[in-house]
Amino acid sequence: MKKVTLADVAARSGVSKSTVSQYLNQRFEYMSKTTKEKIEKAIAELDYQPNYIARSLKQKRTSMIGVIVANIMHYMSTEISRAIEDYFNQHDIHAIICNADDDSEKEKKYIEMLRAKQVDGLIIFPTGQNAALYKKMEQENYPVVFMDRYAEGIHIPAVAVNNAEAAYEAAEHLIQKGHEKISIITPPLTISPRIERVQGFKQAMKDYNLPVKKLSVINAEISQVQNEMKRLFEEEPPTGLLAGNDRVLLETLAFFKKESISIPEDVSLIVFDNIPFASFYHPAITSIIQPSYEMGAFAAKCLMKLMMGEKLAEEKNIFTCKLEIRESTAQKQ
Amino acid sequence: MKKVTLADVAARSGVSKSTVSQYLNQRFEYMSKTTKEKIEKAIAELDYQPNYIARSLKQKRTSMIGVIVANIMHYMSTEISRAIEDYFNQHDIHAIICNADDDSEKEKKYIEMLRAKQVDGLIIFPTGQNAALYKKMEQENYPVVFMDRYAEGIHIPAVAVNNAEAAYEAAEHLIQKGHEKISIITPPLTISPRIERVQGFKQAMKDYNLPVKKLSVINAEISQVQNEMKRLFEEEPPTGLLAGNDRVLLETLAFFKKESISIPEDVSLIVFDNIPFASFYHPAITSIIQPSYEMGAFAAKCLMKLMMGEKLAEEKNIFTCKLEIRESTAQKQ
DNA sequence: TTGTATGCGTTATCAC
DNA sequence: GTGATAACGCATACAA
Repeated sequence: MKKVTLADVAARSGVSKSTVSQYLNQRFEYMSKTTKEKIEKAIAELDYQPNYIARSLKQKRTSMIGVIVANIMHYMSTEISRAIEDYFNQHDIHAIICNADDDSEKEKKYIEMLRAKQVDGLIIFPTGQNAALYKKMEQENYPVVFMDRYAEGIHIPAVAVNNAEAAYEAAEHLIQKGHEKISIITPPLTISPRIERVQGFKQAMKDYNLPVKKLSVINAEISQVQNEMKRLFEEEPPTGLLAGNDRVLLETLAFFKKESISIPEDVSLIVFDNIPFASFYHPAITSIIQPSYEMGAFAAKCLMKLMMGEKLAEEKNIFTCKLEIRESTAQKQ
Repeated sequence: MKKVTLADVAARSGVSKSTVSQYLNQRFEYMSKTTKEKIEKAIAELDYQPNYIARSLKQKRTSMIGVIVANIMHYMSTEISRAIEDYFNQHDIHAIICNADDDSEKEKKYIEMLRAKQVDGLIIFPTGQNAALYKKMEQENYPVVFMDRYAEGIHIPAVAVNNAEAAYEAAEHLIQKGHEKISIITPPLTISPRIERVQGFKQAMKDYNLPVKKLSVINAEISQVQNEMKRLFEEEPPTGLLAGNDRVLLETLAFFKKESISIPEDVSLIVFDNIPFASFYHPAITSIIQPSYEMGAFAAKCLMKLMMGEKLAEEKNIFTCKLEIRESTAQKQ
């Protein structure tokens, strides 16, 4: 049960610790065949496993990076995380995923914990609420990449999408189908993508001379979405709806089911984010698709460069969304 | 940019390293108020952050555990992982989630990597293909809990569900609705839950004197599911269908959509696993619901006990599934 | 080609 | 109450 260490291997094979260490680090060049074999034999017999913790302490690298996801319940987060993991796996680097649960306190806790664990870099979906911490990392030149969102005044490289344009395009699509009463529903406007989406929506309405009423833009906690929708459909029933993300969509569908509202007969529906079942749904749901996997892979590559001490060319890296028109948006009757 | 260490704090506050260490470990009992304050001041001024790697090396504990998920694409995996994370978070232990992608080589690599990183314990959804490794951990008395599956001949505590009974109940439900031509579709029978589900299904058919034909049990890779379904519906169209898990369900729904097969008019459908959109789908899909969160929490608690050196009472801990009847199963016309 | 000595940043043991 | 000093398991500069 006692752990076998490099010293044990050295003793067993009759060489010094340094030689064994050389062996472990694949530096066989200046090592006699016989010593190499002796070491191999000892390792096999003892079933020796190197202790990465000790190595990390010495090398000042852990070969671990941290990913702090805003909310793991979003499908997009999962996709991005997978891309990041895939990339770093290829480089024998472990990605530790943490879920901040949209809570800036948790975010702070995780940033501090991961740094205490000496991770070599961080990819963060920032809540935006921890400016001082972000600033500190920026000043220390610690490798960080922001994902999906920016934080004002912080010069940390970010990967995001063209939210405003995408929302504009979605609204335009509804307008061109003859809809005039359109609403957008998002969670509270605490982070940049949501703000940009609402902006894009408003701009489209304005450009097409449609009024943006009070109930045209609804921002509510997920738990309140159904209540807000109830009010919306009682007071100003829209014929077109933009769901600001996947969780809003679930609430919307639940609400529609309860109230027997049909898509697209009663309402045309578009959702932000790619959701696995959107294309199988009855009807298939028109979606604004973000290139999540590519974004994750790109962010990973950026972080890797930072960790190698390189500078990045761009501070903001914007990917383009695609409006995938399916069956949930139809010509207004 | 240079890292500030405990030694720096000691120098700055004019006390010894040991005293600072005491402070960090909250052992103020035998410490004068003034030294305490001096240390506090120095830590604040230097913005000192302890290095957990160094601490771990000394303490031989990392306060990290590993979770090796069979396939993160299953919604159930996500739920279980969350439960595990939640539990360990409360104990200031970090859970590192790894995705074995149903690949025993990856599983092996992750087990070895996590142990090299000195994690204090492991929760594994075993592929079953690494018997030697499992055996070794068992013999070393290393804290491990299996999730969702067993491995024959390995005496490692496991948390799972009553798959056979649940499948039996599901089949029975269809039979009682008048269905006689029923099929079950699962991925290849490489792991215990799938085998048990098929067994339960066959048993129900037998008990009700219904024939189990060749096409009644289909086992296929996810990518082949649609092809196999095509054959099934051409040769022996069933009126009742059991989808073995969430990914099979997605393929099924895609196939149905393509072939304009309606649920429940043409086929009654039941799916294993709880899937977020199942209840919103048109029609809402009858599901065999596993208590994922409870299972994850329970496994976490078991692992914690093992890590504290306690013995576990039970080797197999079986949770009970619940058949939630919704709109996708109807009386046969 | 191999060995010795030292240090990474902590904690633990024991003096004082 | 506080401070030397020795570990923890490994890597590395330098000797031999």
